[in-house]
Parts: sequence; structure tokens; C-alpha cells
Amino acid sequence: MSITSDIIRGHTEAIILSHLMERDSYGYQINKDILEKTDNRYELKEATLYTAFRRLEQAGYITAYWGNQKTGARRRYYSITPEGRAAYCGYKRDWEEAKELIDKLLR
Amino acid sequence: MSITSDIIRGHTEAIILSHLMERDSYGYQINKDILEKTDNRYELKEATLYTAFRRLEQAGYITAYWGNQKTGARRRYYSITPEGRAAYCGYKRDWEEAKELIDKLLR
DNA sequence: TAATATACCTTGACAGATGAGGTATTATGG
DNA sequence: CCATAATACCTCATCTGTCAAGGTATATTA
Repeated sequence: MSITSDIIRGHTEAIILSHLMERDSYGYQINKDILEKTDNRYELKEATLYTAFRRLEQAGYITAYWGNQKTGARRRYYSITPEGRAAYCGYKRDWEEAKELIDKLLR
Repeated sequence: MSITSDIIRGHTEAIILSHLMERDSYGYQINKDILEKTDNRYELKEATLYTAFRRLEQAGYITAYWGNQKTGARRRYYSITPEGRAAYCGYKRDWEEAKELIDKLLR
């Protein structure tokens, strides 16, 4: 785990939305996906994840429902809304621009 | 001005050090350089800039001295230290890694 | 049956960014 | 000559996202 939270800060919501673009998912799963995708180099902390869920729900970017699996602990699934998809595109554009700018500034 | 502070957050120190790698400079000048370099798309707020200077001084990454220009308002110049140069390299590596990770996560 | 993994959640504290306020000097347009 | 803008510095209180630390509950495994 090497990436500082200040660098990743502000990307939490985009990262979550990105996962939900592919399929509905739940907190624990999203966290594991991130770990795997980054070869254990980055992990969203649980508190960060769940507060982000609240923000995203509040903003109308995701909706939640309880999974109905028969076994294992209960899961709260999240689904991305059309507004969420639009927001994701915005986040992505912001990232592309920020990347360009920071590259320029850290020459 | 489109880049949110949360995306740029954590890069302030690196951006300042990057400028000081080229030559000694002072707050007002660094701010104008950033504006110019980014075609007015990003501006470090003054309060952010000066608090960052304090942090960098505290960390031993920069040293300060008053300019001796005969005319105009007084200027406080900053100089990067060897430790600062090393820190800059670290920040830069962090950025390259973060960039890669975020790109992966925002697929 | 104890430990581990799965899965959720809340609270308080922290740190960086910033709006709003301030000071002082010099240049400039009317 | 005077008002305004530009240069140049600084501080403080507030806001926001992150996170450590704590909690709950169920299922699996050794």
C-alpha cells in the first residue's frame, strides 16, 4: 500500500461509480475488486467507502437494495442511475484534464 | 478554472517544489507561473500556497530569504534544499504510480 | 468451539484547501 | 495630485473527505 490518501482523494466516488458501471455490486466486493485490480497497492478504507456510498445515494447517483442470497451475511447492493452514469463521465473528463495539468506542472 | 481542489489536493507541495527545481522564486511569481502554464485552468489559492510554504519549510525542503530588489513590494524568495530535491523525486514517483492506478480503476 | 471470513455500520479526529480578512509598497490613469 | 490597481505578503476560522477505532451479525473452518 503506497499511494497516499491525499493523492487518491477525490477519486473515491469515481472509482465506485466505475465499478457499478459494469454491474451492481456491494461494499465488500468493490473493496476486494479494487485490491485485486491494483495488485494490493491500493485499498479503500471501509469508513471511506461507506461515507462515499451515502454521498452518492444523496446525490442520486446510486440506489441501494438488499440482496436476497440465502446464505452468508446480508449484502447491500448498489445500482448506478442514469444521473450516476452522467456524473461518471464528468468525473472521467475531470481526471483526464487534471492528469494533463499535473503532468505539466510536475515537469 | 475547472479542476476541483480534491483532485489537485496533495500535489500542492510537489508543484511548488517543481518550480523551485528550476530556480529560486517567490509566492506571487509561482502563482502566476502556474496560471500561465495551465492556460488559466488552474490557480493555487494564496492561502493554500502560503500554508504549503510553511509545511515545506518545516520539513526542511525549502529555505526562505528576503529579496533585496530596490523597488516594488518586498519579496520572500524560496530555495529548494537537497532534501527538497529528494522529496520532489519521491512525489513524482508517487504521482506516476497513482496515475497508473487511477487509470486502471477508472476504466 | 474458537477463530476467521464475510458483511455491514457509526463516530470523532485530523489535515489540507480556502474564503475572508488584513498589511504595505509601487505604478498608473485621469 | 490623487484614487485605483497591481504587486506582494500573511493569518484565521471553516469546510470536507479520509480514516482509526470501535461496533454488530452471520457463516465457515480448523
